[in-house]
Formats: sequence, structure tokens, C-alpha cells
Amino acid sequence: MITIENHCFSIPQICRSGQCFRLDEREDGAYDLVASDHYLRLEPAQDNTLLYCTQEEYETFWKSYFDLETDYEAFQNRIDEHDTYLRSAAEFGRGIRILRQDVWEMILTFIISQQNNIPRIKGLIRALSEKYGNQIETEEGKTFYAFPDALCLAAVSEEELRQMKLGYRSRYILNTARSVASGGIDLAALPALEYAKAREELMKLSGVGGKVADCICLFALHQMDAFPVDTHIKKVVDSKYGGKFPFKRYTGCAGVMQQYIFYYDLKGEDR
DNA sequence: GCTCAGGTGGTTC
DNA sequence: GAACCACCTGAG
Repeated sequence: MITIENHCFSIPQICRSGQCFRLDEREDGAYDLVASDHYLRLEPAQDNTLLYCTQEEYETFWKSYFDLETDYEAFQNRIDEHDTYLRSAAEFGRGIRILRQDVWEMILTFIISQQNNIPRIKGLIRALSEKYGNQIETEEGKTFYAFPDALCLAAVSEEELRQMKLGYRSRYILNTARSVASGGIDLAALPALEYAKAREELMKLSGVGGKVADCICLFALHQMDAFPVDTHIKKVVDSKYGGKFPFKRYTGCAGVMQQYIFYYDLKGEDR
């Protein structure tokens, strides 16, 4: 078991910030997380969070996954002191981190996310995983399902996906799974690319436009300059920044600011 | 009925 | 380039 101080680290906030759709609160207040083929139980408390894993799993996987070696307070200190909106948003979302998630999972997740709401996205991902993903048995005896890989999904029919209520995204998922499975795009090569180049590569995939590519760049490739603009962000950028976000000021952490804004707009009371 | 939910792709000018 | 518009589904 590992203990993490809740200094710029909050599982409930990460859960609600909409970058991870496989982190769920249980009735007892603990959280279940599935990432790649790893399962983790977490227990958030007032001052710290307990992670139910070995030191080895923590060092080799979760420490990086939660980006625990990055100083998020330093990002918050870079916020323009006159920018009261962003300061409030960052304060409200203080415990958010940019996770380092699996590329294929993020591709699939954010193709599904388009014109969709968060509860429904979660349900669709769960259904897809249960139907096509590998089983994961936890020590508590519960069963979870990993994301289905591209090879598996490439063999599914569009009709089958439509029956799962994926709608018009079914075609995108199938086309993209086939591109990845056939090696038309090499996911393993993406982490070494610069942001602009990675974004361009991702946009070759069916159903991946600029917004989804930016989500993948930020939440999987950890390209901190990626700034996904969805309906929430567009609304805020238009109303608070006259249509232009000051990217230059936030080079290297624009994506973190995007998350603060997104979470504040979605969950904050005072807007 | 209508609009909206973390958009994309195709057509048209 | 920018401005449409079709596209699945379910909730309010």
C-alpha cells in the first residue's frame, strides 16, 4: 500500500475532470481505476490518498500515470495575477493532474466522446470493454475488463457496434481500429514526435479531428501545449478572453489550464 | 416536438 | 479558408 499526500492531488477531482472515464467512485467512498491492463483501488482521505498496490507497481506504473513527479503548484504560480477567472478555476481544480494514459484507449475514448455526455461515454466504454476486452481479476475477487485492442475491434462488424448504441461513431471506430491494426498508423512512434506532428498523424484517423487529436496529445502523449477546444472551452475563451487564449504565457502548461477551465465550467458553482 | 451533450467529414462557395 | 449540414442516441 502506498500513501500520497493530497498536495495538488485529488482523486475525486481527477475523476470528474473528464480525462479518464474508467475511474469510478464506489458506494464505500473508495475508487476503482482500470488503466491499460492494470487495476487499482484508491481511498481518498482528508490529507492523503491510499493506493492499494505494491511499491513495485507504484514505481513502474502509477507514479508516472498520475504524473507525480511534476510540480503542479509551479503551473498555478504562473497564472496571471490579474486573470481572476483562471485563478479561481485553478484554485477550484487544484488537485487535477494530467494523466499519462494509453494512446489507443484515448483514441477510442475521445472518438466516442463526440456529441455525447460523460455518463453515456462511460457506459459505452464499459460496454465495449466488457464485450471485447480481456478480463482482469482483482485480489478482492472482482472482475474488470481491459480496453479491447485495435486488432480485436478491427474484426467486428459496423452493425454490431451500432447495436451497442455507438451511433454514427461506429464507422469511425471500425475505420480507426483497422488503420491501427494494419499498421497504417504506428501508435508506438507517436510519443517521439513533436506536438504538431503527432497531432497531424492522429488526424489521419477516421473520426479524429483537431479537438479529439488534442485530447489524445494531452491525455496520452503528455503534450502539455495541447489545448483541446470543445463547447465549454470555446464558450469561456469567447466570454473571458475575447476569443483568444494567451497561449504564449502558458507555453508548456496550456493543457493544464485547459483542464482547470473545463472542470470549473463543468462543476464549478460560481462562473 | 426541440435542444444539447467534450465533433467530424463532406460539400459548397 | 469559412460556412453550412448530416450524423446516432438519450435526457430534460
